[in-house]
Amino acid sequence: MGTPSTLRTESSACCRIELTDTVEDYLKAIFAITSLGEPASTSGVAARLSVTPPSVTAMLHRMRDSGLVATTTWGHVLLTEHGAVHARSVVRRHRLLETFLHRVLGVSWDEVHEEAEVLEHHLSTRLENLIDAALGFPDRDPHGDPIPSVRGKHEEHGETPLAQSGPGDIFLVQRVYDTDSIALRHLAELDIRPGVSIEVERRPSDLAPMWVRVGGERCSLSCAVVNLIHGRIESSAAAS
Amino acid sequence: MGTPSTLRTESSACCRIELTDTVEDYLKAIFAITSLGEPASTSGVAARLSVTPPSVTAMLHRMRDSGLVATTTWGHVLLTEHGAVHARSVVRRHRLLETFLHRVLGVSWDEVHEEAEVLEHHLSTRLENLIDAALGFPDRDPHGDPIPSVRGKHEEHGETPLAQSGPGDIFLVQRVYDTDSIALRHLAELDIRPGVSIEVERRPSDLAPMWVRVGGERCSLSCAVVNLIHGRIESSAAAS
DNA sequence: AGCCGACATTAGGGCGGTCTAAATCTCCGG
DNA sequence: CCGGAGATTTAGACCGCCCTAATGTCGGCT
Repeated sequence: MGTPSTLRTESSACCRIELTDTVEDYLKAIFAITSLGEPASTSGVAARLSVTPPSVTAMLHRMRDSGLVATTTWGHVLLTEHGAVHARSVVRRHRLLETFLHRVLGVSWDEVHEEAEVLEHHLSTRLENLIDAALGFPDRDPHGDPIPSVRGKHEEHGETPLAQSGPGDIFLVQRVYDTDSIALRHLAELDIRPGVSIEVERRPSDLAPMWVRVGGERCSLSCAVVNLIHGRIESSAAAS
Repeated sequence: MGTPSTLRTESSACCRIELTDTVEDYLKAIFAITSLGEPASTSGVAARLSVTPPSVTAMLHRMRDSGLVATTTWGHVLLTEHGAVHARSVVRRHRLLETFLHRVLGVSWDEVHEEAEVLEHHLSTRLENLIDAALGFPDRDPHGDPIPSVRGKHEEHGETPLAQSGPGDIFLVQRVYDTDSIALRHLAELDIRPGVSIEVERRPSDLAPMWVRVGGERCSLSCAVVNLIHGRIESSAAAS
């Protein structure tokens, strides 16, 4: 911490700010929020990082001064290209680590995230590349999240949510958001993970859960869980 | 970093101080210095950590207040049992990581140290155990340094230095201190590593290097390099 | 015995990051 | 058009860790 890891080779040396763990966390948070299109608000970043808004304001100031972030409307920011490059780098390290820990050490699906969360800040470029190669240059992590390539374009959200499918649809799971560890453990027990197909029986409503069939088993999915699941509708039964 | 990694399970909860990365570094430094018998001096710790003596004084104060360290003579400290437990834990994580990175990822001998140096502070107990098991519970790292067990006694220095051997001796290398990355790379090229035997031709003097044979090749070793090599004299030729 | 050099400590300041409390700004609805 | 709710920012403080400069303390040497 104090000393920033000198093992990472940063191409652009033009920034005054240290790329501390904290800055990387802010970068990642803003990346996640803005990847849905909207600029990030102070309070949004604060909530995601569990800090108070004044802390965010102060940090955003420094990040703006060093060109990582640009303010748009009042209290809202977007990543600059420079900031986005670094943000993608953090996300790449995070997802490579998740894949590595899962495949090599057998860390379970729902535990992998919190481990990667702390290691991502301390992975040297050397280890990053070694891990990438050892895994055969994967393009998705265990949750199906796309792993940004070291250089080049990156598409964060391409899948359609499970909630958009209707009864009779065959839905191919491609991605399960790892924001909720408990839900993830639940889904692991149900064998719902990227690559499996599920058959929709009933859409979720405000009152009732969604019902699906997966691997012959019939099960219900709470709304919170359904929203984590994204993928592609393989065959649609609904003609309406 | 700010937030200390909550993933590590600390048995003794009786300490007021946070076990930050920095504290772990101090612990490790004091452990290394005092493992040779002598208490650690302020300036000694300062030199090892590349920090100024006043910083060490301040930190030692806090560490003493939280029972990690006890002051003996003027400006000298020893680890308490409590502190030693934590120190061994850090060393254990460091050496497990070195072994893991070397064996699994193929990180070279001389590079493994600096990688472990930063990761050691962020390895959860869960990953520590997983790595330990994946490696088959090793008891030495790639340099031959003993890996402290999770509980139980630990002997840090048992080997005799190469410098103590005389002409004609067959010396079994058991350990090569990893304090000097350049020397380590040099030794790797010479195929001198734990497990290999070398034959001593001439002792080092103030002026001349040591001469040894290893794998049929005859080579010279500078004094700085010789001091890193420790092991056991297999057969002694010197009757004097 | 006394002095001097080496070492340790105090004093005081800085930076990164966090917080609370108070002030300010924006935007929307009446 | 103005006021109030809600979000943002400023103000001020704290902690961890580092630094430099000045001061204290020890032991050895003359």
